[in-house]
Amino acid sequence: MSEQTQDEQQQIRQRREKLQALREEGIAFPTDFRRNVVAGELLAEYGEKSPEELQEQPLRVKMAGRMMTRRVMGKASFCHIQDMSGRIQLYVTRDALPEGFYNQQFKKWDIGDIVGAEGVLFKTKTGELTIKVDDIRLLTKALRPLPEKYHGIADQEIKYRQRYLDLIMNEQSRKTFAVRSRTVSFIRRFLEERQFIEVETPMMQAIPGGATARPFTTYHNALDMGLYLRVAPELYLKRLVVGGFERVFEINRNFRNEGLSTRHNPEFTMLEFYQAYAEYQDLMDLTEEMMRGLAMEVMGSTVITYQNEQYDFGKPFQRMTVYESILHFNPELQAADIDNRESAAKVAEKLGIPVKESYGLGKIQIEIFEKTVESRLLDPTFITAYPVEVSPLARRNDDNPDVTDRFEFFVGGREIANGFTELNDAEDQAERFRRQVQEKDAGDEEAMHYDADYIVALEHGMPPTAGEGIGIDRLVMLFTDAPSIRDVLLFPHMRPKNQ
RNA sequence: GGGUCGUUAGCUCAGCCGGUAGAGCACCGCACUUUUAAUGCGAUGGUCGAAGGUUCGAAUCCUUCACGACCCA
Repeated sequence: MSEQTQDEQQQIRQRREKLQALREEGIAFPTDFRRNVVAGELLAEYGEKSPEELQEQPLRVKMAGRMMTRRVMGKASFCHIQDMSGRIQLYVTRDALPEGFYNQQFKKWDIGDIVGAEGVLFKTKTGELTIKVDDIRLLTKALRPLPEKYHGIADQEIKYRQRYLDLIMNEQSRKTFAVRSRTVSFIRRFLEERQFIEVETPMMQAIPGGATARPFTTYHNALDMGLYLRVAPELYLKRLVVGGFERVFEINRNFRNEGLSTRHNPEFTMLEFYQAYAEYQDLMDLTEEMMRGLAMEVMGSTVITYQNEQYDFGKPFQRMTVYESILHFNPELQAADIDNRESAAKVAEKLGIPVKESYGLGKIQIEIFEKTVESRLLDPTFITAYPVEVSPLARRNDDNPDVTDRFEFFVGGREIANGFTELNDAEDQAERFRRQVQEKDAGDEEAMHYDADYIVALEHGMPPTAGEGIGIDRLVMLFTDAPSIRDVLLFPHMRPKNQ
């Protein structure tokens, strides 16, 4: 960014000279301008009015925004200014402004400058709602030119690295982040209406827990100790359930030390919520209701389109177990093929999955599931009965001790949510942690630590509870038809530019 | 980590078989009081992502690197 071509320097230099002139006149960065309306309101309220109606009841307005286009035709000009709600056209004429202002000030302004204007609404002969300006001021001089007006930003990198340019230039991008805001806001309201309270738990943790993932590490100088950035808030939220907060949620960032991809950013936003005196089936029902309400709220319909495929959140969501789904999507397999470790390992190897010595039947089944089923779960679907082996925090099923009372929720072949009846048996939990530590010792960097403090909490008694996590970024991708997670993160993590 | 494609003016892009850099828009100047990518005329603007190599000669061919996009693991 520090390096500039001569031409850019020339354009910037010209603008700096104009700014210098403004400084000398003492009008460089005024702050006293107040608007009384935004573009979107005017367009909504007066966009359909006839020219005569506007003429009969002239409306004076004060607006401010960034000058996005400009067409100078001698003694009259048109320009569009853009504010957070939209764009409106200004009609600026020499004779409506103080003597000399049009030529000596207005015509020297540039696209990208922030202006404040006052005038009367009218319609041009092409029918566009426009402000006939009789007072206009430059509020902020822009020193750098905007991207090309017609093509906009084609370079993805600039979109992500200089998001403000993307937001200035790209309506679609502004909409995406508005949808994101409405999504989070809806979820918050949805949970609050159901007596959940929002909490914040530590981002920096001495023992990272709640998910199998590689954590980031950092260091606390005063305490002289290493800390981890959290991979999940789960264990803290459940401590709160022990404490009597029977319905809690947190919407906040998690950090996982993994690669970058169209589906992964090292920091991402998760909703986690916990409800005492509930089981995982209750949360599946709640999730259906939430997804349906959310689709109506942000899309105005239960049918959404993602990457040219339609998904209907209106119909009851499908439900099947991991085991059933493997057989369903692999019709050539018999139950016996995935019933025991030996034959399941053969199936996995045939699929090109490297089977490690340490893998039990459950882990092998999940590998087969991820390889052959996940991407084909297009319509909203709950998959249930995850093996204990891959579910260290979930309650064991009463009828089948090899699986847990857990579900994941898929749409468009992507995992959106993960929930389960919580393991509130402190002794079983301690055993599961020990198993994770063994795997960590065997070289699995994603395996969990033994969290003795959490075990003590459970030993005080946690009511029967169900909990769930929903990936906000992936959810927003779905609702904004975004192919990459970077499209729904204002400032996605990017490799630093080599300079 | 592997593969494919990309990186040329502020922006969007051309540039063939290797012969020394182009367009549109933006910017600058002139004209223009209802335009919509305004229009007309004129001018300015380049270390062709970086570093090596081949060659009389490289934006173009080769190698390595950086960054990005997509696909795969």
